[in-house]
Amino acid sequence: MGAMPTRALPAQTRRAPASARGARTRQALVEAARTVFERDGFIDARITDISAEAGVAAGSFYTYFTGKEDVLAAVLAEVEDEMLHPRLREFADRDDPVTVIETANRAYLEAYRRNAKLMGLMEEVAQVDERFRRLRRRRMRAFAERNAQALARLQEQGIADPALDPRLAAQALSVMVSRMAYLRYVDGFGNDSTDALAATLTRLWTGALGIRR
Amino acid sequence: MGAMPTRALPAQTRRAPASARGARTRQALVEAARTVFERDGFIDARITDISAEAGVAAGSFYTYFTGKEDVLAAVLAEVEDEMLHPRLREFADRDDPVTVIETANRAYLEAYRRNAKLMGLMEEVAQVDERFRRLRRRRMRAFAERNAQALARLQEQGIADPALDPRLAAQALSVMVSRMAYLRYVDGFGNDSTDALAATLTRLWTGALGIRR
Amino acid sequence: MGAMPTRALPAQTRRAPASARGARTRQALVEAARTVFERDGFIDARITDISAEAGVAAGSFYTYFTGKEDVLAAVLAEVEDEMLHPRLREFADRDDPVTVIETANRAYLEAYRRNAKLMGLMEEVAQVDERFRRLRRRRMRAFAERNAQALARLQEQGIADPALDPRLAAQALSVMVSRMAYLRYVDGFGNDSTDALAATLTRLWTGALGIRR
Amino acid sequence: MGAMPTRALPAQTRRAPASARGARTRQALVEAARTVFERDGFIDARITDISAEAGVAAGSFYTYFTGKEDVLAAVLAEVEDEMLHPRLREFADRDDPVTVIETANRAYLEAYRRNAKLMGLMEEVAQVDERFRRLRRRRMRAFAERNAQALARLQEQGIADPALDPRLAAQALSVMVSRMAYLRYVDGFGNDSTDALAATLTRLWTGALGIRR
DNA sequence: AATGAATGAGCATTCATTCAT
DNA sequence: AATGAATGAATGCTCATTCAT
Repeated sequence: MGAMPTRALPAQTRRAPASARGARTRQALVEAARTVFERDGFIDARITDISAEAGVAAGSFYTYFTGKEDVLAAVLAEVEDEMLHPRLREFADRDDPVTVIETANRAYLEAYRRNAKLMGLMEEVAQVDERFRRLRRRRMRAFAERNAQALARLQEQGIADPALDPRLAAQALSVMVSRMAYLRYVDGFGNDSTDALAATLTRLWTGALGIRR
Repeated sequence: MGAMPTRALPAQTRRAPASARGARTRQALVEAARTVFERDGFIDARITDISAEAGVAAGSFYTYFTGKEDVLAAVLAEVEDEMLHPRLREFADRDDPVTVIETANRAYLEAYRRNAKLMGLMEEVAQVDERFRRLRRRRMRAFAERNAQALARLQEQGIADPALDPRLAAQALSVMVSRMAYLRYVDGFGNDSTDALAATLTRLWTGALGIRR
Repeated sequence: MGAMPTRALPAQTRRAPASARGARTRQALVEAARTVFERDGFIDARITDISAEAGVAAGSFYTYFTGKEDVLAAVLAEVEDEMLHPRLREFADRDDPVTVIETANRAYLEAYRRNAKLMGLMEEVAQVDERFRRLRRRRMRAFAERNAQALARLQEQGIADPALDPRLAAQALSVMVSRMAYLRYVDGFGNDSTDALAATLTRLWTGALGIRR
Repeated sequence: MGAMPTRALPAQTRRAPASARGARTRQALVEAARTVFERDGFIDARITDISAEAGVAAGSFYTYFTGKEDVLAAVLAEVEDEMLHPRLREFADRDDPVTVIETANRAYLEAYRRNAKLMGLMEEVAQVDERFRRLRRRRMRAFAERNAQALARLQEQGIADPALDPRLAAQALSVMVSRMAYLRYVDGFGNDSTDALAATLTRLWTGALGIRR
């Protein structure tokens, strides 16, 4: 399966640093930006705070980035592999579908929890910037299509409810998991354990798909 | 069913207008605020735009409201009944659970679609203001508890999967519907018809709950 | 003859103040702007200096003007009547054309000298801002046309050289006077007296037009 | 007639390049500067644009020049012969003064037209930098003195109006031509042909000087 | 109650110039 | 000689909020 092929944001950006020193400065800025974003959120983060946190002059920021959105894109690019949607792995006929689903859901919840700050940041910025909204849509579409294929396969095998629209069903169930993760780990809603969440969500998935246990 | 029990936001607010003229001005401001919020979003809306839209002087705004959040609370209070979560009505033993669920989901999707601007506003503002985030949590909890009770009853009757945590399951399924509605009607994701959405979501609900058809 | 009909600059501007207090503040800003512009020139003038000179808060500037160009337009509007190009008054057949020309030239030189700072400002800003360049062209055209008519009349009367293109000739002679005034009073070129300048320029005009003395 | 006696600007400048490579880089910068100045004007031209246009690193600029004024001086030095004022050539008693004047005016207008960008640059920069203002004054003085001598000679010969102050008259008439050229070719005022301009200006010159045709 | 003028904090961004490699 | 990264000063403009009429 490997890493998700999400391309970089089509963000206008500066050219890559030509020297090692430049690469170091750029990196320092990306790390500082992550710190500041996680601490203050996207809207309240000031460019000067990022520069200060990175220990460079205010103007140096613009040597590498065109603005806040641009660094954010760089920050997100760095953690792209962890920014998952719940995704079923390919499974062979002999695999137990319930286990596959459970594994995917649990992995997703745990990744979300680990990167909660960043995931919240994504939601915040998607609310505010069309470019990131587009990115979110693109990612979701990619995941939904993948899961739709897995679901279609289960239907062909007579394992899943054939009456379901595989695309819509896959999307809805993905969204259920990701939104629950958001509410639990970002919004602070409820205090259920990741285990409890994973168990319930998996049971809902399998039931929803009509998979017999 | 009756009115939703969500109390008004504990927003600091000015006293109610004493005169009829004052009442009219206040009302004009609330309506203007809704117009401006729906047009520009919460963050980009400026108090002066609201005053201008209402046809009053800038300063008059503060006679009635303490700030942007305060008017927004007033706007939301006016349309409170339209701000729904998917909710199962009480149902008697003779009712068909599938029909009850389908009706609730369809009604919710349609209400969401009708009030898409406002629902998007809620999401935007929840992202930005803790007080509205709290409001959102409170509402969700109320709905989830209601639906949890309905679900528990279905379990008692042997209709729904007894292995499910009724509270978590109710929350997850509600969240699935409301997030799908947000993506479809606010974010512009996909182009599925409300019928298709309602059908798929209902099928997922019933399957997830283990209700036999 | 009366005031020149030069319309206001098509500059985007704020609405006029509604109260007497507002009118006073606006006026203070216009006067402060003139002071600052004459002292520092257009490019080096800072909005905050103008606000400070007027004794108002920085932000108040924007209650009345949209920017530096906008105040400058207001400053220039106030002194519009003094901002002349050399212009022949209407004259009857019995008037001595030489005297008419001499009077116009002298008046122009004196007005230019009096408003030298402002005239220099005009040249500076025309160099920098297309809107003012347009204004300068428009004014010049208006003056040239007027003088061209006077010249054509002299030609009809057999007083002026009939071989001259009245429009081009009028423009060239006007330009000669105004540029000499600029060099003398703004640029500091030479140290000839206004009398000497007026005498020479008039002699050149009359000779150029072929008027017999 | 020979080269114009205007010395180079007393601009502070770096030493001449020692190596052939250095000479090439310097030359590339001068040419790039001319390109950028003609394209963007003096004020809007950025040093980094000049370096980029020359294909060298930003810092290399300072190996050869101290700043923008300094390169500009180098650019102007390269085209010094083209930066003319209207100037009468020496003429013998047998020459027709009208022809001499006409030739000078036409040559000037054509040179101005050819170098309009550069002439406009000179005006722009004179508005902004005292050093170039001084240069402009010095040139004008040199030309006016030359023409004053020619005029005085015509007066001695009984050809030109003896009542004119030769210096002021020469200056005024030169200024008339050069300003008309500026307005026509830089500012875009009017659309008269160079022929028409030359004809009118010459007629005005000869009339102004009282030369019989 | 309404008016509308005044306040003033707050921050992004550019670009000439330097200087270590 | 050339490179190119780092510096950092400098200022325009918005808009929520107050308060004198």
